[in-house]
Amino acid sequence: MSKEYNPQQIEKHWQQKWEEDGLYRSVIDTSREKFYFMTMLPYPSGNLHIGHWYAMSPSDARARFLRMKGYNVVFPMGFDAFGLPAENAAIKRKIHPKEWTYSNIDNMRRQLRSMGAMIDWEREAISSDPKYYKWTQWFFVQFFKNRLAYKKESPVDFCPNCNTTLAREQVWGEDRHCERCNTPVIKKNLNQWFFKITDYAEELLDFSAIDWPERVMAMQTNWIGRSEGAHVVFKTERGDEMPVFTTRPDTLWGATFMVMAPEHPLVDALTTAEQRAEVDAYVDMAARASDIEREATDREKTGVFTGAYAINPVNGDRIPIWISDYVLMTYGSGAIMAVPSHDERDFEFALKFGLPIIPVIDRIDGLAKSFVVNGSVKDGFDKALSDAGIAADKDKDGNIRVTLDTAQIDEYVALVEKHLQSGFWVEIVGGRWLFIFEDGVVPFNGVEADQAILARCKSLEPGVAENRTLMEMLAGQPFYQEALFHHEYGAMINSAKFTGTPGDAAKSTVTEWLEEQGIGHGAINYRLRDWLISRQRYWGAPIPMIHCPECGIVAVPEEELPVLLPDDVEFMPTGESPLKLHPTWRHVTCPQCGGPAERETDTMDTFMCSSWYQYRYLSPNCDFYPFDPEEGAYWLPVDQYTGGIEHATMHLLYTRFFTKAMRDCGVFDQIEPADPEHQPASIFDEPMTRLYNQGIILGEDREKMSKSRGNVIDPDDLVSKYGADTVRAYLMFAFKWDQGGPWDSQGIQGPIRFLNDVWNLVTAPQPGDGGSKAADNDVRALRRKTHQTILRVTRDIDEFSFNTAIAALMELKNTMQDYRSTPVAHTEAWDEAIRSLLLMLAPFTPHIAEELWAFIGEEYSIHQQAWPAAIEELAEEESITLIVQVNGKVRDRIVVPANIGEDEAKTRSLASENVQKHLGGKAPRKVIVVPGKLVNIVG
RNA sequence: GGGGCGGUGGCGGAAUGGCAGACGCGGCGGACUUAAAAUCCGCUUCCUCCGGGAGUGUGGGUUCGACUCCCACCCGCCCUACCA
Repeated sequence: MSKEYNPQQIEKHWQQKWEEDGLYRSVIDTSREKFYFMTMLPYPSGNLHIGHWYAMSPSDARARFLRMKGYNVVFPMGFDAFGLPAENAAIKRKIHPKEWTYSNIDNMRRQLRSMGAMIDWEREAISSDPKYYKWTQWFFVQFFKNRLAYKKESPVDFCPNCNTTLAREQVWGEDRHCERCNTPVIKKNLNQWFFKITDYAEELLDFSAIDWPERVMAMQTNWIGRSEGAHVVFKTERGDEMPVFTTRPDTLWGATFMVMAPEHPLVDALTTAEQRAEVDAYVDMAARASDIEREATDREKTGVFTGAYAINPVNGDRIPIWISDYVLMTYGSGAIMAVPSHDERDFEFALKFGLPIIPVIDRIDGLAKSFVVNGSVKDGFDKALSDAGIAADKDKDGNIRVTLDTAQIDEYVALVEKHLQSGFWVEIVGGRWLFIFEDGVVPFNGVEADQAILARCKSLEPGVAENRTLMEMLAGQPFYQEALFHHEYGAMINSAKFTGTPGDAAKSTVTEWLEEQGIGHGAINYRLRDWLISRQRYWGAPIPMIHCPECGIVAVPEEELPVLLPDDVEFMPTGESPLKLHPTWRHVTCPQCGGPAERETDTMDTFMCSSWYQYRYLSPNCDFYPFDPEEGAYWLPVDQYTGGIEHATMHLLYTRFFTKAMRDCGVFDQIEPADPEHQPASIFDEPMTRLYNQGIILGEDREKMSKSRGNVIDPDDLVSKYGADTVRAYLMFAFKWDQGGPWDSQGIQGPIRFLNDVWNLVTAPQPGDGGSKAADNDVRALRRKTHQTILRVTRDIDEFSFNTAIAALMELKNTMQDYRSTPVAHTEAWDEAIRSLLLMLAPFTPHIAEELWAFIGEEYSIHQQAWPAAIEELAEEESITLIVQVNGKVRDRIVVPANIGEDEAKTRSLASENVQKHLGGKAPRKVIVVPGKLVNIVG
């Protein structure tokens, strides 16, 4: 062995040896408890970047730790090998996607090996292998047979320049442009394959069987977007049914118009001849507009009246039907009842287009306002107000601005009536809606009142002649701003017999009544859409379906799977799928009638491949089933999954759905749970029991790493410079794992020095005097530190706190360096410390640990040793520094035996000179003793 | 707008309600060296009249005692967004 620590040399050596010995081969062993540890598989882009290292090396450390703790751990790896970049490489550089992908995989395997992870390569799965995608296709067929896969026309992202549809992940940036040519994408209706993930919306909201981060569960919950409300059927005057979904059935009496999405199928039929030109122009405009234009929330509302009317089923009101792009065809029924008084978007729309806005829900805050125009009341009004205790002030023009409490309204009305000048009116808005005229008080309580009151106001005040609704008139007064609109759950008002229904009962009361009347029923709506599986792409798993002119859509028989991707294809610069252009591939005979038929040319979304890879890892060569049931019985489910948060609403949702769908298709029926006693019945409801998300490593400039910024850190460079162990140690030491942070090229010095120190500590001869006897105190102190460290490191790895675990090991090393030149270095305690240090280093820095383990003459391999056991008694402190506080401030520190009694601690603290000084001669009022920690004397 | 995460020295980060800043980087001083690197030793939150005082985004609260628990707010990052 050389004297210097040479990581390049020892790392290569041990990697080879481990591989030759099959050290990380994991096989079923029912005598041991299994642990399935999985980290998200990489896309074979060609290079392992620092983010992969950051994700994988701590996972590997924890997997190794569990292995040393006695678990039978499987830690597999694979490649998510289908996907667009391969195809782009083919178009740009004339390399076949297969060639590009597999040479990338070769390189990445080499890089993964350089990490020294405990990967069981015999379980490697590559999603673009026919032996893999045969089963991806098989799943598609199972889903099809179980009515979980269907084909329908749907609007998809489409690049008008490349003349092809784009997958969601191909649409880039804020402005939603095409990844390849930068053209903004548009929506286009195409016939596409979908999976019925929406059938599982409710079950996917239930996380009770899994221990996942709050954050991920929240994101999935929001993504699924469950809302409770009612399904209400409106009818057009012509008699068409126009169902709507609303979360606010209690506001039905305020529905003064309807709005349909421009793509709504009824638009054409409903549009009157008069409105035809305007409607057609608007529909065209909406179709051309990109999503980003349409969905910009801050954009002013646009819309067009169709000329048609619907009947509000609760009150028979005739209400106009409009179209506007703020209503989305993809959510609910694509049409809404608009309640402008209590929905912000409807409010904005109604104000702009002069549609009536009728309040039907009481304010919870009771806020009421009244703006009294200068000259509209007689002198003495302000005095009367202040006498009544009503808050009012005067603006610079002499107008009185009154803010009322609900309880004051009646009194206020009386005062106004008493003081009102002839030819004027005063209104109250918010808490109540009243217009006080000379001849009486008129409530603003419906569409008719709206127009009647407005007409009177116009006759009194020509300045409001332009206004189309009362609300428009009121909105012109800035003082009323926050009083006109609210969306709270207050009591119902202006709602016929339901007026007065309290807010907490309104929704359910109305819903029940709707059911009785047969015009609606309670309903739950989800934001989640079915999963679009189709990709008009070559480099993916072909969808195993056949279109027969006689039989319709027919699945490829299972025994004919896989449907192989043809190799001899030509890639068009437009990106159009080569499968469509292949001379022979798509022509087949129908498996049902034997007549001529055509293959589906769409391939599958790559998220499909990655939804079930945890099952394929179990037996990547299994040819009779997606996975060997025997392996499944032992290893499933995945006990720990690690990866990035960016997959929260995509991959992590898809794979949960997939497992549930597999269960319902009976895929797991073959499996006899290995241990029915200990495996819960729900093991096949969820794919991964526990999830942990690591953070992101930023560049040194604190920005996201990217080639264009030039701030990318290349792990290959680091490994050749410092060795894999150092890189692993640094990545685990420098950040909280779930937080991530900026790379610091100086910071890696810490782990470099640490590993060098460890190396020297073990290999260099101890300079200490072996002749004289070590002091018992020192020996006990070293053992104490050793066992304290074992306790800390064990707990820290358990909690994914890798940074503090390594800090603890550094402390142990520091302590050992202090004892190195003392006689302690020649004791059993020293050897124990060395062995413990190496064993605890093994998960983090597996190569140097193995090398030094061999150096001290221990048995190969360190990775097959048991995790060191801490002896609690040895870890206990003998003496402590007792903190003595006076009124919470530290006034003294006394070294005392750790087991000091309360009384003794109290006595010794009070004896302190400094304590007495700060007590200033007074007797303490109270003394708090925290055993083993501190004494707080309250003066 | 909604949801989530976070805010502690120059930096990364530690702290079962009990000494704030473990461990490390960087910096400063010293040793070794012709010199530099490496290495080793010491110091390193701020203010200070050297007694102490202040300090974990801000303001309150609970407590003998709060980075930690409660309330209100400010700032940053991430996700999501006309979802009826």
